[in-house]
Amino acid sequence: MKKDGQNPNYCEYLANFEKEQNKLKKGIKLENGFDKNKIKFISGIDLAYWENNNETYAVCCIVTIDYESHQIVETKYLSGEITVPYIAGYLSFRELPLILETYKLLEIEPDIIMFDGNGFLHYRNMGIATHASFYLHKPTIGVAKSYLKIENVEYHMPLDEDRAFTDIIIHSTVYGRTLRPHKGVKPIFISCGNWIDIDTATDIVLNCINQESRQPIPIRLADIETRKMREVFMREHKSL
DNA sequence: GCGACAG
DNA sequence: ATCTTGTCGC
Repeated sequence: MKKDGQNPNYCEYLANFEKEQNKLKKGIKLENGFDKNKIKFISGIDLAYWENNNETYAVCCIVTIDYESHQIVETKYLSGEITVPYIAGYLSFRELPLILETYKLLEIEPDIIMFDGNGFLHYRNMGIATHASFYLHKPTIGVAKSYLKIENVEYHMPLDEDRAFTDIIIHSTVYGRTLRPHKGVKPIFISCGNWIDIDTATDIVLNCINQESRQPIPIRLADIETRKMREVFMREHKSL
């Protein structure tokens, strides 16, 4: 597949995904589909990319931690070629194929999954966290490091204090929430993936925040692991 | 044509 | 996402 997005098959591909998104959108439930007091394990997912012979590769890492102790209980990874380019609004089409394959490797079943990207806070309310939930059958939360502007609506900056937040309301609907993990750091952008409400999603993100990083621990650990594995794979590609 | 743009 | 050095601060 060409990377310039001019391939007609590629356009058809995106058109089909739009239909799929619209179908799936009907299944989104912004209410809890689980007992939030019985969360035992939570997983974070992230990818790292590199180029080789003019082709794009990535490694996906899924790190699962104990919800209370924050100790890592499992780490899995898988690498593969990435053929879909990044287009704002279509992140899941680029990353989901590898994520779903990596998820099959898990031996410990998480109770909830966090994604590096949005869920309901999306042009079609179907960001990667929501989209993935329909394949993983687990409650999901989207946590982005920057804002994806919807319908030209800006967000309200939270106060510069620990745990300050503001709701992101678009057309009278709560699309998501800004959250400043600590005073002096930029806010992160939380949104429901599926089968969870925004207050619970915020609680869970806050439970996973420590002084080390702006991102929740599961995503932070997956990010670290993914960069580590990329080094390994790049070395292998070179020696072959 | 120009700006915006999760990762 | 990725390319990249030093540097200011807790």
